[in-house]
Amino acid sequence: MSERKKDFLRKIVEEDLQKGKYKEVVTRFPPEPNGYPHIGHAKAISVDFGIARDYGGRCHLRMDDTNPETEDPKYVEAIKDAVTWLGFKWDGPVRYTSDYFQQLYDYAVELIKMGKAYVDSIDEETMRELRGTVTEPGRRSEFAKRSVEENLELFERMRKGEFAEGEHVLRAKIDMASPNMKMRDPLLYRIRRTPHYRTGTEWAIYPMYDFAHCLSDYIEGVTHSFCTLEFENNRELYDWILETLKVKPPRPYQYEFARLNLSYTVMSKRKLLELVQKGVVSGWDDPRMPTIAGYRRRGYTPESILTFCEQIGIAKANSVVDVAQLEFCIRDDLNPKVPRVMCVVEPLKVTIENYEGDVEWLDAPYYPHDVPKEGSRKLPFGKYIYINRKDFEENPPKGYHRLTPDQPVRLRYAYIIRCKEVIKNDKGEVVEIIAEYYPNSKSGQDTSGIKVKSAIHWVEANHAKSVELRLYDRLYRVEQPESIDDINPDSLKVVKNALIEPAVINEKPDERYQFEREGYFYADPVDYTDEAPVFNRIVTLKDSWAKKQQKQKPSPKPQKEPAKPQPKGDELPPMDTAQKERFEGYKALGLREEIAVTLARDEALASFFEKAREAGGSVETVAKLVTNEVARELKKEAALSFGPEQIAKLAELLDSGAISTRTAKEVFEAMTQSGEDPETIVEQKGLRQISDPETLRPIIEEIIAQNPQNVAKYKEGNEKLFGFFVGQVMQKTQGKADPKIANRLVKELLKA
RNA sequence: UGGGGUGUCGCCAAGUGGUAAGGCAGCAGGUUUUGGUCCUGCCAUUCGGGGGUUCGAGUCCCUCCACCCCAUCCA
Repeated sequence: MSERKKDFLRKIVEEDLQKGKYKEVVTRFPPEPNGYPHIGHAKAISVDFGIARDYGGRCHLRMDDTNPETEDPKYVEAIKDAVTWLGFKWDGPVRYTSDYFQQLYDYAVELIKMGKAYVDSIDEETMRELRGTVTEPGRRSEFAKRSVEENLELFERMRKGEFAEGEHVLRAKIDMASPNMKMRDPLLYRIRRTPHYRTGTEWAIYPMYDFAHCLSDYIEGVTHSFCTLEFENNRELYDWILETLKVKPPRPYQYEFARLNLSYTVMSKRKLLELVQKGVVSGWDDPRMPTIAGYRRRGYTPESILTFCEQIGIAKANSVVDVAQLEFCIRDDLNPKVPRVMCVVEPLKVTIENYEGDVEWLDAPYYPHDVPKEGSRKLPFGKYIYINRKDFEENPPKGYHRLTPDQPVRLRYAYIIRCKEVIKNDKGEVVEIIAEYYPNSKSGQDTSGIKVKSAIHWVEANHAKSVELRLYDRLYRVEQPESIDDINPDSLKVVKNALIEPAVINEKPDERYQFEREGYFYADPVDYTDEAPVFNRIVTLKDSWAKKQQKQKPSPKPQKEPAKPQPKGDELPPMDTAQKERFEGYKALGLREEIAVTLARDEALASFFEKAREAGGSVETVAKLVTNEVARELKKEAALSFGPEQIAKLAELLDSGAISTRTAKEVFEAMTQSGEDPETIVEQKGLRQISDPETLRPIIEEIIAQNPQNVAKYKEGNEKLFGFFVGQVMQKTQGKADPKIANRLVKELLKA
């Protein structure tokens, strides 16, 4: 397990393991085989498989195939491929919810026998009406009154296929008025006459997600069932089913985390499907698609996607991760791994006038000085070469480091050249450069003494191979694309005749390369042939020059909207008469307004306060304890383990100066746990306040002696450190130091 | 609107009453035969807003605001 800060799911797992709730952690990745997995699934895979791996547990791969209308074996293959490609191994065989249909059916029968499920026979529309809305309760269908026997018989006949689709459904009998819509007698089974891709026509009924999922988890011995946020409402049902069936423990629990969203990307199955169907992309594995197959074909490595998933973390806030983070991960992964070669994307011919004789073969390493890998190739150099069109400028902008009529440049691994003449066509476009090279400037043995601003890449004309380049860019032009209108029209540029050095084709040292100064490229696994090589651009290199150029131009930066003024929030809804009466009473008692309001508005709080007040302690202290501490406990569902008298006693302890406010919180905490009297807790734990400066002084001196840097920083004016020192004193005294005295002393001693 | 969630830097994200982690992006310098990499430095007096409790609050209390999810016989 790495040192990385643990996410909240791992904390839960760790705690459960520690408490002995489970002997071993079992998770599952449960996709429905109705579409191609995308990078959002990669995150889920990384969570499900990663957590199991980190805690020595197992992760199952389960096809959640309860809807015969949308599922297909080709998707199960795609899912298996994706998991395997990412480097994970599922425990045991691939599992299928459809394997549990019989067990699930038996559970349903059990529910019916318990009177907790019934066959409903109303039509869909009526059912919707009866369900009510989020604000209005629903009403139970008249069929809910059916006897257990009738339900059993009907359900059996449903299974046998004696009814048409929609004629009957099986529903749980829970609560039609539940504020959670998922609990309003949810469907458990529906009739479907479509053959299932695995069970064929064996079943005429199919379980719904909520019924099948929790039980499948249970059947498999899953301990932690991780899913995305939109299932939070379903958790209550998940628990209800397992609890109602009284399954033998241990049983699984569901936890939710936020799904992945990426900027400049769509993730929904529907929108992805639309891209494919409308031919916006070439298929599910189009390198611009956020599918695993797409990234894979683009040339992304599994490692890069996994580190990405680790980097973005696991939390519960809906968020959109910047696609730049993913791009960083692939660059970072490839940089130390892949060979550098030269490829000219937009060739511009250069004739080196003073170069005589045949082609010369130079030695060129495949890896730069900072990559500790061995390997090199022979690189032809001759009179005729090509450079990239963008590496020559007749009228260069300021800061341009490449070839110009007055600026020489180094040809990487070769010689320095100088421009002698620019040849143009009738349209005025540069078509060729006549140059001159310096024979004594050969790379590695340069004695010319010429200083150049940069080195550019090039290829020798007669040995270069023509290749096809597919330059991919973001599929969408807006950060949060909505529709197909947001497509980036330049997401793919095909360059038919780029020129590449021969070793890449002849030697094939790798399948991924860095084309120097151009980007990372991948030999397309589908279309590449020796006769017609095709490379996909995985990602560009970072380009600080281009960035600088762009900033020169007046970029119409989208103005950030000015912070919307928030209502002051100091106006509360009006109090009713009872509240008002209490409020006035409390104010008369001398309580400050804010506290009086809080107390007055909450009846439970108010009655607790009044009882405590009668039992003792100063009104003010009691009121503060009740508003700030008791309020928290009252919010919890569990009954209070302490009464008003104890709060009164706590207040007295505080009033008399026997304990500090900090200690009071600790005592209160102990009271909520044990329900003991505050005095008992104070005595048992020895929590009486230390107010004697002479007891505190040596402690503070020690702290000061132990933290010379912080003392220095404090003296330099870092006032925040003051809190640090007081904190140390409080910690060393287990919170018993009188903070006011500690403060005074710290200030005093720090000055010395 | 009833219920369930979430708000910490431009984007992610730690943080559980005691000096606001880290990554990406950005900025500035250095190294460099890739305008890449690498290195160094900078980048939240403040945690959605307002109050309160406390010696001390991103963390506790009250309250307001914003956003997401739930009314498929989908998962």
